[in-house]
Amino acid sequence: MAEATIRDVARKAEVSVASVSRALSGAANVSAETKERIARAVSELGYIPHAGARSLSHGRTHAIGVVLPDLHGEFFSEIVRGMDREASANDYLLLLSPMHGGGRQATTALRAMRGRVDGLLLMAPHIAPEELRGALPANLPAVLINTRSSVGRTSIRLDNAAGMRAVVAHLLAQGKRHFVHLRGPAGNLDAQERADAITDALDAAGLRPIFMPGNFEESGGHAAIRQLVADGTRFDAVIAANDMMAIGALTALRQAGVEVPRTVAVTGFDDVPLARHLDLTTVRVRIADLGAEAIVRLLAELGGERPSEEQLHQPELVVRRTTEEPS
Amino acid sequence: MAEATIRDVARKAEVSVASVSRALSGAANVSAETKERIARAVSELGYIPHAGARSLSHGRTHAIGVVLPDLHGEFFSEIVRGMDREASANDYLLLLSPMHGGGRQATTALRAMRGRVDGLLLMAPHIAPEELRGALPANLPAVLINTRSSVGRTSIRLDNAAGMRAVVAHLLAQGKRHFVHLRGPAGNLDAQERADAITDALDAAGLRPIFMPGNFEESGGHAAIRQLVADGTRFDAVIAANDMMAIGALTALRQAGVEVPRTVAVTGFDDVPLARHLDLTTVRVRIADLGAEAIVRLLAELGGERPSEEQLHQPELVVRRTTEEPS
DNA sequence: CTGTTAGCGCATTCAG
DNA sequence: CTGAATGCGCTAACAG
Repeated sequence: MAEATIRDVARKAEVSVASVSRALSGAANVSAETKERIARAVSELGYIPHAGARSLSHGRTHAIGVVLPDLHGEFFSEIVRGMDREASANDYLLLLSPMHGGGRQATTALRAMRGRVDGLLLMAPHIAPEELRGALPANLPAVLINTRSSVGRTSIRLDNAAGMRAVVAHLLAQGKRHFVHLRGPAGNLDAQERADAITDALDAAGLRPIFMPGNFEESGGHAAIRQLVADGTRFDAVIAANDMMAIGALTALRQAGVEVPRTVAVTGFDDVPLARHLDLTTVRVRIADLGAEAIVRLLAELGGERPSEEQLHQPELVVRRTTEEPS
Repeated sequence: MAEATIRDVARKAEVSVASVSRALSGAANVSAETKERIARAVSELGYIPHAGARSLSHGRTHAIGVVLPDLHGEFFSEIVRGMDREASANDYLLLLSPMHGGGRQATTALRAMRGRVDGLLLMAPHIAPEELRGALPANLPAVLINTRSSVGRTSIRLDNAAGMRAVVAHLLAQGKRHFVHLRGPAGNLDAQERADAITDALDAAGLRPIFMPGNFEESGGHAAIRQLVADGTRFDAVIAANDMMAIGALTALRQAGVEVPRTVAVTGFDDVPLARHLDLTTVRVRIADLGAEAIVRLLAELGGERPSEEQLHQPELVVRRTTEEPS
């Protein structure tokens, strides 16, 4: 048999559907006895309201669409966890639509959300602003995360510059003067901002770093450092664009017999669990909080607030043994 | 202005809504010219079909509900990734509803899915079968993952016993004879099965392990081993119920100056990325594949197949340095 | 307090 | 090939 509908309940309780709807919506004006009869009918029929129909009529879905690019494990689960924490605390469900490709995929993913969600969370560090503007449904509140341009929407970005400034200041305080920066992949916004911040901060101290290309992966960091060592290049600090490259660098330095941090200090970015285990100095990004913040902003807009300007999420320097001798 | 509806498109193209619907549904019978006019109207209005309304009418949502308990990062992202891979390949969206609590929360989470999804993926290693049966909408196809009882639904389970049997056999082959097992949380199905399998496998060898309570967390493994060492208990192998506890155990052993694996061997379960870095012998669970398998089963049921019996997902022993000296 | 009715946006008969 | 009408399940006026 098909699932019971509100009409079945009404019939069984011998009242109108309107009364059932009211009774179930909680507080309206329904006599105690009617309420009682309805409750009994509901439980006898095992009635469960049809959320889809309710949305169509009510105009609200109580769901939030989340469109994410392919993220490596750590980041993905953390940000979704933060979003969920905040969303379910407010009785919202999360509709996930990871996009596996570039522009066209994003458009498809966004279109599929029409009529299913009240608002959108979009993370797209690699999509051009024009494409974004075209793909975003005009009437749908949306919060952008780490996106190149806010195209008039609320957006939350990681403050990469602040993080790297803290790293540079810390290393300078340790007496380091010859810097190497292991870059993230070309075209990646975070990577670009991190590199720029390092350049600026060192420039202020009258220094210039050596730049090595990288890819956010362990192997890239390892290869870069091995090459520098083989070339006999002199340096006393390695600032990697993320933790995984820093870890690769540590391995390469250890294999070369270089003392860390005395001869060469090493820093990462992200604070993945591995970083703590390896005692890597890094910049901690509270990813889950970032996700939660995005939900909070979105809910505020759903509640009627105006989209706010760009917001920066502050990371935090975590000093460990790859830059500072234990005392 | 509100979003354009199918009626706006019909008006602009000077045809009926039925024709628009047909034209958009792809292949039906529509003249080329009509199709052309509709296409133009659609793009001029920026019309996007309303998925919610379509679902209500069509009776299919093209979405799959995913109800998961609170999972630690690694596991969560991996299983969702696998599910997404398979789901989006078949044009299904994932509606996430993590449940943060026990029975009542699960019921709520499941009820919220009514009318929003075509099928359900439910992972609930800690919920009693009776509660489950009551909470699951009768007409909704569902695949259960690591659940205590299949209550007549398709279910996929991890073959914990096979994994632990492989661990025990390996350790016995290394000459180990005095076993400690760091258990998972009480009431957790996986934890129970792992403990039972160890007991059985050792029993066959005429041995009995020491059981220590645990919680699947690093701190628990650390505390347990520290206590054993403090008590002067003798043992030469630690089988942790998961990787994180094994990692805690490793730390405790190192702090106590115990040689691994010569004096004490250590094994985990899961093969989280950290395990590889720490060279931990463990049982690899291909979590993403497990999630993908669940989707495949569910899609088959949505396609009309009968629910299949219980299916076991095989994990795989990965031997590393915490049980075997490098040669 | 309660029942009737009209949509929400779309797919789908059934006639033309 | 096309249009008018009906209903998916529910909520929200509007009358009683």
